[in-house]
Parts: sequence; structure tokens; C-alpha cells
Amino acid sequence: MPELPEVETVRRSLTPHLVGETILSATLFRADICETHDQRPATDDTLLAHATIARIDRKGKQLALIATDGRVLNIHLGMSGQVLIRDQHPEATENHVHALWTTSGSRAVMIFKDPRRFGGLWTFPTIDLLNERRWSLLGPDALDALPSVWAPALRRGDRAVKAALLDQRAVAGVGNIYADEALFRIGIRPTTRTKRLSIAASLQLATTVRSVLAESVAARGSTLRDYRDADGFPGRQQLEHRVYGRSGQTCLTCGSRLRGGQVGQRTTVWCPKCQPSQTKHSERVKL
DNA sequence: CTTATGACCTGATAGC
DNA sequence: TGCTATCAGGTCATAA
Repeated sequence: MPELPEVETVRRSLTPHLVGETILSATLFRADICETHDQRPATDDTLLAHATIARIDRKGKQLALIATDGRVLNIHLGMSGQVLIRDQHPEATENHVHALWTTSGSRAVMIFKDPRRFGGLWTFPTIDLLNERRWSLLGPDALDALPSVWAPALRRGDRAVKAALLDQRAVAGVGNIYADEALFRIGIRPTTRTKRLSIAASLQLATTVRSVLAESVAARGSTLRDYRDADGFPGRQQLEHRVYGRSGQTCLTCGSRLRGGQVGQRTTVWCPKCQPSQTKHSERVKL
């Protein structure tokens, strides 16, 4: 569920509860969702027990709690993951709570909950190790980096442009929702081969992606089903979706019937008129 | 090297 | 009601 805007919203909502506070204890209920830098079993120490949180970083769809002593807790929410701040420990009947921390903050409990377990935790003794093992594998962050820096990566190779947008090594943070929304806004069909994208079109696309993500951050992300920020609040950007989840409905721009299909293994929706086929588009979107 | 495909999980929903 | 099938915001390993 969580793409860049949702993860950034979690980061921001988590910050007042954690930064400057101390982790008093850490408990891992499911060892297999956590990987340590040396493959040894996680301990409360590797999970930041007794650390003071200096800041929370994000790259793409990943978060990292950075302790003042250098320790790092890297969190990926996968498809269904949540990081939630609570006043109380969860009830014993609450499912899929895989890790829990108590903190010095006024709301004293943080949990990592992830029904599908596509997400996980990674622990490192230093930020350098986080970068070396994990974040250096990602492309530039789609929100923080200049579009001109990563636009060329959208033209590399020969594949559907949507697949390039979803490739976290090309640019980090774009997922299925915002890929479709950005392609609709700029008028490029998701199946367009990257070889057929002009330099100008790739720059326009990258710029549009960043705008779409920034607008969603401003709306605190999209809540389709279970996405919530750290305080449990939903986002409201789903009200602005133009194509995602609207296959078969009318295009809000031209009234055509929106098409749906699979592109790069992912459900994809586009407008056959506003997002013309490849040859037509290369004439249209060139600058 | 690149790109495509199935696998990994659980829960919600639709259809019979 | 209850069963089965399908689908979901993301990667990952393996095949071609």
C-alpha cells in the first residue's frame, strides 16, 4: 500500500513522538521479519533499546530511525505494513503485531504491524552500513532529487515506461498508484516503450511524477483500505485519483471510457484518448 | 547484461 | 451461511 507519500507521512507523523526521545525496550515477536547486519539474531540492543532517536530519514519507500550513537533501524512497510504509536500495549487478540517498542514519549508504545509480511526491519550499527547494504541500491529519491537527475533513467533500456517508473533503482518511491496518475497527467500511455521516449518527454514525466507525489504528501497520502499514519489517521489523496481504481469509468478530462489491463505485472488504468499510443505521443509530447 | 514471470503472504470481496 | 476464486499500495529470485 504505501508509496513515497504515505511513507513520508508516516515519517512526519512519527517524528514528534520519537525524535529526542529514548527507546526504553524493544521486543521482536517474529524473528523472520527482521534482518541484522551480520545475520545474527536481533536483540533488543540491535533494535535500538536504550538509544535516543536523533532523526528519521526516508529514501523512496523506506524509513530509517537514526540513533544518536549511530545505530539504525530500517523499516520497509511492504504492501500492508504500519508503524503505529499507541498509548497502550496492543490487546493479545490483535494479529500481526511483529515488533513493539516502549519509549520515553508521552504516548509510550510503538508497534510494527504487517499482515502480509512483505515488509520488514533491518538493523545496522552505523548509517554507512545502511547506505552500503540497502540505500545505495536505490535510485535517487523521487521527491528530494531534481527530476533532471533521474529523468535519463526513465529512458534506459527498452521496456514499458511504467515498468521504469516502478523500478526502484531508476527512481525511488514511485508505486502503482502514482505511476498511473503521473502518466495520465502528462498524457503518456503506460505501455510506451522507453526507447520511444524523447529526452524532453522523460524530463516532463519526471517533473510530473514529483508534482504528483508532492501533492499527495500535502494531502497526507492515499488511504484505499488499511493505510494509516503513525497516529492512525487516513490520508485524503484518494479523492483526487484520476485513473487509479477507475477502470471502465469515464475519463474526467475527456469522457472516454478508461481502459484497464496489466502492464509490468501490475494492474494499470489509462485513458485511450488523453494518453495516445506511442507513435502519436512522440509527435505530441516532444518539445 | 536486460527484461519478464512467478513466488512470497493474508484479508477483503465477489460470485455461486 | 459457506465455500472458492480473485485481487491488493511491493519486492525478490529465477528464467529466458
